[in-house]
Amino acid sequence: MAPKAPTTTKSSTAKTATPNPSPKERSAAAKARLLAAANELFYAEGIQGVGIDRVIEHAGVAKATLYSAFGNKEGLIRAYLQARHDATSERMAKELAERYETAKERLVGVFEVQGLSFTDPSFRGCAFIGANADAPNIPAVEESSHNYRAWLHALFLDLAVEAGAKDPVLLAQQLVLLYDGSGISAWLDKDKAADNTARTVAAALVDAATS
Amino acid sequence: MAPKAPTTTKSSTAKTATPNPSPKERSAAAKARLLAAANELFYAEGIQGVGIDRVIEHAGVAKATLYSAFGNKEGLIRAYLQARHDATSERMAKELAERYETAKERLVGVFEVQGLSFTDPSFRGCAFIGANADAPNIPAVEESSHNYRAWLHALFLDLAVEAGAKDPVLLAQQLVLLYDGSGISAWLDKDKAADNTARTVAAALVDAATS
DNA sequence: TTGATACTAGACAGACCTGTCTGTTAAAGT
DNA sequence: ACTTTAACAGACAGGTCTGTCTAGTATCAA
Repeated sequence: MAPKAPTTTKSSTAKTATPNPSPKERSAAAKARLLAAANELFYAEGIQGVGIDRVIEHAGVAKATLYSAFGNKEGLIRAYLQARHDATSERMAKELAERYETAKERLVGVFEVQGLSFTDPSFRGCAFIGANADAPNIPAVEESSHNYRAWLHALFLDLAVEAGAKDPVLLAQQLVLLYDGSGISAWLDKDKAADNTARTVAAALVDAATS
Repeated sequence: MAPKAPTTTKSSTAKTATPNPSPKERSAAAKARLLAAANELFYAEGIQGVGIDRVIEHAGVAKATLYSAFGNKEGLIRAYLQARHDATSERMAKELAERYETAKERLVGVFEVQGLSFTDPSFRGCAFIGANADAPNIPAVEESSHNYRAWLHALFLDLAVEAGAKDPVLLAQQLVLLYDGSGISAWLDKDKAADNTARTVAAALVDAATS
């Protein structure tokens, strides 16, 4: 342990690169390691089932660093869920933009992008469903889930409007049902092809709504 | 407290009624109260978040009685999930038999029966999804969930075969997606009309598969 | 009357959890 | 050279959890 960093006494004042980390950079790195550890452990074993000690050990960080960076466990939970939300929405936007042209294609393509995560061996269902089940009544969980659900509905609703659906609200609700159901089957039934099932139904619904 | 049962010294040896509870009857009553308390608390607040002390206090029962009846907490969890499974499957069978005649009607009717629970103020989503999220890696949870999922799939598959669907396996998978999605939306989005959305889509899928 | 059974209340051990605090080390800025 | 910042390791307090154990009580059967 204690890798004894090479003592480069030369004060490297370069601002962009990090030959020698400044205090602010060290702090940011510790925060990122904590967030990565929380993501792995909370997602795999649940929020209540993972203690602070497990997180800091996995991150290789002192306990005081966690409390300095996030305040308390709820702060870490909030940051974990926020990072999940950001990663999911950014990946979805990126993949939809790269893969499809029209709103109609994207409405169906959402399920293909969703299915990309099903083959990940660490896949364990939607993190927000899990957080609501194992840590209800925690404000950070309720608020983050509310934001996530709003994003998911808006994703489908915006595309449904853009695609010219006759009843975009109804179409979006139907597709949300399929999206959640697909995630549940991929998780609990270990059905890695659940996205195909959902996509087929979604295509029929989109066609019927924009005929 | 201690309601001081009327001391009917007469040894009532009647076997069907219970004028004075025998030890076996007292034991069964305590077990039933424990199971009811576990059902309320585990379902409302999660399995990990509810301690043994809360359960015995809510049931009005001593701690030793719980450990004598269920062995340990996992035994209580197993009994709780088994009771949930039994209640759900029995209610579904009963309501489907009372309300509908043909397999086609019942395939769609499942969603109407599911929706009956959405208006219950204590509704908090599927108990097995919740248990898997907040207490993974517990054998009692894994086994009970496996049984429940098998029941759900068989429910739709048997009806799909009976209705003469062209691809009953596919139809059953599609309807399972809708069923799970409907429960998630009713829970997380507090959309008490999610069963209507699901039922409309289900009707279209059943029609298409049996045309 | 006596013995067996099954509940009651509650203390207890041992583990774990969150959050605070002390003291130390290493680097940046001045 | 000196101060400031922020990480480190780890002890600690106060609480909660599961599961065991001791004792006392009430009922039934013989």
